Amino acid sequence: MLNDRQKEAALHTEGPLLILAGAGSGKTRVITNRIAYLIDECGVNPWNILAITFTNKAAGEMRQRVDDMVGYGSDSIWVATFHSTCVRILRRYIDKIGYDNNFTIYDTDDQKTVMKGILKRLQIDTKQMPERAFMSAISHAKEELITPSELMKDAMGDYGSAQVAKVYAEYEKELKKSNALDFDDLLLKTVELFTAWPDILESYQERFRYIMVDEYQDTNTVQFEFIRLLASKYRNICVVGDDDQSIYKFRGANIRNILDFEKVYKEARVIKLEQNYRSTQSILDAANAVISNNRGRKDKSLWTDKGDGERIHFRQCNSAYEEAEYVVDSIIKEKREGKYDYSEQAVLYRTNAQARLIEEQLIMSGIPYDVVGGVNFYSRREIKDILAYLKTIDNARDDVAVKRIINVPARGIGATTINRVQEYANENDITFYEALKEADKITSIGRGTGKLEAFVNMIRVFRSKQEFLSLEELVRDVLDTTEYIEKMEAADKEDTEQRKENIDELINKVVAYEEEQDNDEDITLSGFLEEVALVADIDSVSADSNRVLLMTLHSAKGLEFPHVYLTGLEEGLFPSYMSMTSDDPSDLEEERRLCYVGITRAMDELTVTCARQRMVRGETQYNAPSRFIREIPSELLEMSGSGSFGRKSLPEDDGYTKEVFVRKPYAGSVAGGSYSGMSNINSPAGMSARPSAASPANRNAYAKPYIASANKTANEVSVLAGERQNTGKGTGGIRLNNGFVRSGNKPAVALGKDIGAHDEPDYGVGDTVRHVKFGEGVVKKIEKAPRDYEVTVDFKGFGIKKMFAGFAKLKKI
DNA sequence: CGTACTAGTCTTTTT
DNA sequence: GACTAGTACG
Repeated sequence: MLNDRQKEAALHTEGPLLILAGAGSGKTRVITNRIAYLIDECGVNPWNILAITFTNKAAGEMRQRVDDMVGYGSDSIWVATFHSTCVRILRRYIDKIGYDNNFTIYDTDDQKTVMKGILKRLQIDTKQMPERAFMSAISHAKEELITPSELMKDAMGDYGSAQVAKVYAEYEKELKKSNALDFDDLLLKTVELFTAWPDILESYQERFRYIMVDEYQDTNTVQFEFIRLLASKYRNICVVGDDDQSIYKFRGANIRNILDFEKVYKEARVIKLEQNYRSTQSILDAANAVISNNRGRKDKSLWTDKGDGERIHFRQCNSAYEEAEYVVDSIIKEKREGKYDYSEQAVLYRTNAQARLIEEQLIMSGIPYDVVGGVNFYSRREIKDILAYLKTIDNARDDVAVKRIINVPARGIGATTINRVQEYANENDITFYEALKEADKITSIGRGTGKLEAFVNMIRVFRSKQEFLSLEELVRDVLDTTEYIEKMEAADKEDTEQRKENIDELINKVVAYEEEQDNDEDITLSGFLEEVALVADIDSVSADSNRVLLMTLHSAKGLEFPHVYLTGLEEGLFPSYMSMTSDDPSDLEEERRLCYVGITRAMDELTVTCARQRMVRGETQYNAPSRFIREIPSELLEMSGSGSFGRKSLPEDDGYTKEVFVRKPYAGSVAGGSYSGMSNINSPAGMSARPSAASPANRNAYAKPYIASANKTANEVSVLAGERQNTGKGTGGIRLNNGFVRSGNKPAVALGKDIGAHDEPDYGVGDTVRHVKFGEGVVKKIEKAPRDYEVTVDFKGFGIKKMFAGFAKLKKI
């Protein structure tokens, strides 16, 4: 059943329509109903409908629901992601703009390889400007439909920008030679194709008379343009989105696409869906309160008739380790009490790295879980190797693939030989593989020729076998012929087993792909490679196993769970340090939207946690609770009592969790002033960063989370929380530091690593030691901590400090 | 030519 | 802390 607003949206079929769909407002229901209505009531041919999403998962779900509802003819509706839609179009027509139709798709790694080669060739110093800077500049140019020559013009002689433009041009040339497209190209080349060949565009305009775009707030300029072109004839475009959930700016998403929709499509109808069917009122109130701190948004406010529900649980833990314990204990408790099953609980975090501690805790407790994302399956070495074979078989112009495997497994073709071949290829303006075929003509190689010929021959054989082998057989044949696994075993690395499992998994995926296709002609090597290139982490998540899900907030968009744990809500982590120090205040607003997304994933219960201390990239950070927590009205929050989950109670009463909220609220401006409210919070970070460290250029210096430098190399800057106590003037620091500092170290059990990673200190209780910063002091106590020793020292003039021996580098005198 | 080690970097988020 | 790219060695 649809509510009035939803109905209105579903029934508006002609002309542009913007559906502003708040989180959990049933937008998928609206879209599917709309499609059903178009087909069943308006007599629209399913063939004329296009529905675009961002992930395969979303596309799959939409397809499923449309199938359920429409029945006959639903499979001729085109439901796909932006990228796969473009690939399908390009596979058919890209030859019109000078590529082969069997082009390869380059992922980020491949791009990087190409980029490296170019920078080396152009002798650009990557210390000045690293390759990723070029890559992101080029990517953004492509997103904005800017060509290399336009970029050069825009540079107006500026050296750096001109350099980028030059590299961009080279990069384009290189990809074209390799008959490869990167992710951005998929969109860009389609738009180019449409622009260059109006008749092709028109055929698609005729086909897609009714267009729907989901998550419209995440579209970037090329995507906008792609849709605009397709829709410009019939103007039956329906976009669904929520400006408050725009979280992909870093990838070029332009929130103006949704905010200005009515300006571009003047006759557009706008419908707001504000009734939420997912969450309790408390959760919505919290979400509304947080997001209301953003400017530049379409005003809306979610409501529900579901009732208030429980308050939001909040817990400030002493360390990230305890945070993980707390969350996992709660998961166990919920399960034990029969409240929520594992699959009904999800742990969300800002950065992938945060998953590790939670994971370890789950392992120790024997709880089934899945981590979404992290290191992509397809970017593992053995997988990339095998895929490179397949790519080479499929498109030997793919230089990156050919070069990847020419000597993997090792067959005695070294760097010198490869360079010679490349030089030959450059001189004759042919691809690397073509040069290999002419190995006998490359005079400089000498004895290596035979090996190169053998390689080319091997590829040829694979290619001819491909005619009569299934994909699975082909992969197995590649493995057998190259003795890939045997050579890997011979090298006897500790991770051989894992890699073998990964290879098996790849074969499973090949088989699954073959089974997926309706008829055998659809099974192609390019098809498989393409599918592999366009998967997102979230795509493989299935709901049917009873496991706790761990994922980033970004991955969580579009999902819902009865109990959501929002972890790591700390200044410097979430909002991220980058966004806090950015010159552009909208970066912080994006973080806030991300927080909004996180809160609105929860259906019934929401637990929000933060830690006073955590390890980030080998450094111990002391972060204040996130401003986002303070933006939630305190009456919606429930502080959980300390140690309420039994076995690990805190060494000291956690009374100041509450203090966070009796302090004056966050008083600063988002735009970059100080936020003095912060400094009252009970954490060393809140006690303000060292004024001396505040460079005048950085007006946000006070906003920086204090990072205790545990960096082993820069040991003159010291290390510990102890240092913090002295520069701060509040009362919190000492307490925080008072004995219950637990580092983010992994528990040895979980990873099977040796506990005694650090040597025992060469000093003992009573000895006098020297610290780089505090000078001389007397050792009072030495305690064993996970993987280190915690040493208590009484320094002259600085008082008693606790520190980790491994970091503090105390010298006995 | 292949390897073992070291130094440096890092992503915050991903189709 | 973890990973990777680069270099020194055999």
